[in-house]
Amino acid sequence: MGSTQLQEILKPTMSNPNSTRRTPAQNAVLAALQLHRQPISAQSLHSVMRSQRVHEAQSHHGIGLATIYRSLDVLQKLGLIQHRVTLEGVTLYSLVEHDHHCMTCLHCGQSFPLNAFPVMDFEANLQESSSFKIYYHTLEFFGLCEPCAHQMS
Amino acid sequence: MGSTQLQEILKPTMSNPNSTRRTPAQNAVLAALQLHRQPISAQSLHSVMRSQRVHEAQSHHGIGLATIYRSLDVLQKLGLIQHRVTLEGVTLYSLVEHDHHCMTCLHCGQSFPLNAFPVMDFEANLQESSSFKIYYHTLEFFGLCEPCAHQMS
DNA sequence: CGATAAGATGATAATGAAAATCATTCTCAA
DNA sequence: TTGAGAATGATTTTCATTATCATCTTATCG
Repeated sequence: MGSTQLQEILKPTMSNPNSTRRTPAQNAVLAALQLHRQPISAQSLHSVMRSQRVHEAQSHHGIGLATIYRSLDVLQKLGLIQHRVTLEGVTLYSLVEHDHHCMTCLHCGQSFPLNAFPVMDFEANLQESSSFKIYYHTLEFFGLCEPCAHQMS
Repeated sequence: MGSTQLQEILKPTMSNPNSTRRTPAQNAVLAALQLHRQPISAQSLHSVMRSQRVHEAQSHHGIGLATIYRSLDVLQKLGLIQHRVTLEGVTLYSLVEHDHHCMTCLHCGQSFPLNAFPVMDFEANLQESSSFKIYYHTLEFFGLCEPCAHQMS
């Protein structure tokens, strides 16, 4: 393929995870995620960053929601953050943490963290036996938590 | 169980996964999922069921989209079907199949099925050591497929 | 058998998270 | 400095999912 065509396929920096330079917004989002220390939605992150002024470098007006979505996308493709989707369809982002799984109740929607679960070994195996470049994985168990199970018996 | 009072306490059938009786719509949805043999979205299932007239019992007009969503919800809470959310935010449903995992490319969004992966043993352990009633789990690896990884190097 | 109440269904409108758009601002090489 | 390309913020648009509501089914009791 020609270089021009390649340029068209390889989107500009924002869409190109290979760019080593990260934008201020991306760094701010990453910092905010580090501070928060638990999975959070883009919208919540927006509120948090606005109130905490994490993005002060960017002068007066706070960071825009769209920029947060864009930054999360880039950071995810860089392998720095991971995601999970709640039963309500909201995507939660967090720093890549290996073997950090959870159980989610199909009735009340609550998620309960799980103790370490050795998927990493398999992931390493998988990494070798396939040409897939693995950044992270999600392991989630679905069912009923005790209160909900009891409630409907 | 089945006393009048208990019936009042327990939510109506549609909301009560414990009701042994399933509605025609729920059975139709289950049958359609069996036929399709691969994860499918509610909307696609709607098209398929309308064209295939799987739901003929319900006279002239085909099954409604809302009913499909409702049925999927009930079947999921019954532990009969499982779900997974694509990167585009579309929920895919399929019959509960144990240890049926996949790798998803963060760049092109394609999902590649994985060979069996022994999570079941852990699930059994977990089931015993906790009061959580586990119906199914999802294990998904995220990263870059070979073409995408190569394309952006 | 009706009568009746409760639940299920289908069509449609409403919701809301995420993506697209676009005008403006920033970056940085020339 | 300057200008092209990239990033950003405000806003609009999209679209999967949910809520609403009138109608249709089903079950139970007289």
